[in-house]
Amino acid sequence: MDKNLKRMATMHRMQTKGLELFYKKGYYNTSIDDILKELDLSKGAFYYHFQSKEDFFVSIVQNMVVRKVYNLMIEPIEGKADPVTAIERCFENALATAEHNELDYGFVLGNFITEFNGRNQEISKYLKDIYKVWEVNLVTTLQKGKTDGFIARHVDSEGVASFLIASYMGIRVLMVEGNSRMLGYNYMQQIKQYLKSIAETQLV
Amino acid sequence: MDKNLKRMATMHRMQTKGLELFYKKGYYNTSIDDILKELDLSKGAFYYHFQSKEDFFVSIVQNMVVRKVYNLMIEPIEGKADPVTAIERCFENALATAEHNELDYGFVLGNFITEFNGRNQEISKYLKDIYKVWEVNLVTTLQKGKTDGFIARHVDSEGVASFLIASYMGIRVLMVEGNSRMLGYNYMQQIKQYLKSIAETQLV
DNA sequence: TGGTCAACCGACCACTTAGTCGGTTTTTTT
DNA sequence: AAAAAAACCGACTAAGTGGTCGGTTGACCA
Repeated sequence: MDKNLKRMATMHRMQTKGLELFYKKGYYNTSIDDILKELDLSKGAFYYHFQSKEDFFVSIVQNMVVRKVYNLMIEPIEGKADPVTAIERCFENALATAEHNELDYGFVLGNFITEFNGRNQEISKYLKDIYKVWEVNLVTTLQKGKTDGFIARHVDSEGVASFLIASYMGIRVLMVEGNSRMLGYNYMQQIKQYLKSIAETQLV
Repeated sequence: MDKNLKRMATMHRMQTKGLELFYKKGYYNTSIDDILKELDLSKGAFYYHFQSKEDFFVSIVQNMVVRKVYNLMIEPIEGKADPVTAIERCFENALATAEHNELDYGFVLGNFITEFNGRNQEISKYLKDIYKVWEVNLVTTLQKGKTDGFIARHVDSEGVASFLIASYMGIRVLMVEGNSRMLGYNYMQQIKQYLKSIAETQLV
């Protein structure tokens, strides 16, 4: 326990800086040395803790990226009674976080999925798994929303879930370096309208 | 005119192969040599025609990427009387093309925007410009749709336009290597539902 | 005090990268 | 056919790249 403290601390420092730079510059465009330089650590330290650059990245995905997505996108919705309100609030909050971050490079998970799509099957799998967890959670919440009378019966929960995720990923791409404030606001208006159309009360 | 024929032919061969590989593997993960190897051309030939890798990529964006987006996403909608039907058909066709392409790496424009976001301002600008042309065209068509009685007056055309683009970009990311058939189908169902909600006939 | 070992160092290796340049081939012009 | 211009070749450079490895440090224990 106590013994592993230093080990964990260093690994965590590397992972944090690694995620920062991979997110900022992309995986293939970020070298191990880039990361180590900013931490005043050496190659030896890196390869003492991680087997390879890929192994390092996987560890980041499985620890930090998972947590980020979970905290920001899944937890705020999971099991909530009224899915419509929960999703609205969650997305609104997520976009606001992105807007207020002056250095925004897009949605972490979305960026990585794009970068590895068709280029690295193994890493793609880990990333897609996170997406799937998110999707399943959304579907479950939406289904529960049906039985609780918040969502119309005819709604295809899986369709709605992937549509929501896709639209969010897309808007986060466009929000970088644009007038993200306006884009985010407009996006939320449309999402609200869309969500209305799947809500129980507005059944045709 | 005639003089430039060989020049144009070689440049075009390079650009075509360049776009193919940049799209497949990403810009930073594709070397000039990768491209030249497949064309049986040399470094000399490349730097005779292009100033740098970046200059080369910009020329690809301004010629081929622009045209791709225009042909597939803008032209089929531009100026059409009924925007709702036009957008539906256009997106359906675009997704079908993606599905039937066994080697799909996502939406070309979306991938590049993601890769260069926050990494290369100049290139980002050229990519964003294409997005803007697309957006403006959508807005114009939607506005015309209002006066022609296809779109409800209260609709925010700009919001709808960026929402449509964002959702399309997002779903194209998810469709890679997944069960893209199902995803695409589900996506279209949701888009149709959403479009219904902005159509004139269904005004609340 | 001396030994042990996890944690870390940094020179080094084989390889790839974008870009250069003197020279050769091919095509066009005269 | 000769000269001129355009197109192309490929060895080379300098700066990285991921990864290795023999060696050092310093905390901890006996």
